[in-house]
Amino acid sequence: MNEINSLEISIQDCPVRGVLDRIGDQWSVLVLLTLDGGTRRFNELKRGIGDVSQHMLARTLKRLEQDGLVTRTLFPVIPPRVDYALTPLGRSLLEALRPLIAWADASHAAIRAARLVYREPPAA
Amino acid sequence: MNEINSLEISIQDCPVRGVLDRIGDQWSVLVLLTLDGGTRRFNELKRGIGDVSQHMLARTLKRLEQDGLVTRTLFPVIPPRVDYALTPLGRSLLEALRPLIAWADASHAAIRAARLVYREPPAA
DNA sequence: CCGTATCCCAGAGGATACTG
DNA sequence: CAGTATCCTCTGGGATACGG
Repeated sequence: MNEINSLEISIQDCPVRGVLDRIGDQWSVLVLLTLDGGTRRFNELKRGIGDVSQHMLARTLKRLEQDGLVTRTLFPVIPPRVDYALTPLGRSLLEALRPLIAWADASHAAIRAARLVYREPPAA
Repeated sequence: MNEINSLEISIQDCPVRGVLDRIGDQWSVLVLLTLDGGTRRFNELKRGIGDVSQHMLARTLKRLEQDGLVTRTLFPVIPPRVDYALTPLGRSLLEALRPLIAWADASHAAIRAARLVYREPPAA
């Protein structure tokens, strides 16, 4: 593969793409952040995140579980109770995410400003 | 807003969502990584990334430019020549991304393993 | 060479209804 | 309470063709 940049990883097949596929969606990171506060039940997550549909929350949680980032604990009681929590792997991802979160917090104003400055070609 | 976790930022309106919207797509991070090697022309980026369509590369670059993360320099010559480079803001984002990249590099095997272990309910 | 326009498909994501 | 099923829309993304 060609040496197009100074990184050690190959850009063609690098695992970054797979990981971005996971955290790139709208909800995974929010779920991880919420679970950082400790174990949460399904509806606690839903209320905590606020504007996620149960549809997407369920799908997101299932994928995170499949990827070994969160655990799902089902209590066979009625009404059912399900607890979600971070695995060590999930926690480590969250830690790797923190600089990005900090950057977002610090730079969203700059991005907003850049968009305002940007002049689009005047649409007809 | 409710205190659902230990982070300082509010999860409801936090800038993380906007930033993930940008870097969550399939190409932005790859472009930033490639530009880490220095100024690149359009087709250099295309060849460097490999399997991106010009359609998406053009769209991705435009968004990155709008957001103030890369600069676009057009040389009014024939054939046209356009140089792309990271802005300081873009470079800072890339730096904030490195822990995540490192995590991806270190953990993709663990994720793959987790998927194999995961037992789906036997489909009918 | 550097794009844009168009057409097409797959998947994200919401709304609603239903079930154990 | 904790989901699944269904239907819908919108956007990411590829392929191809065309324009400056």
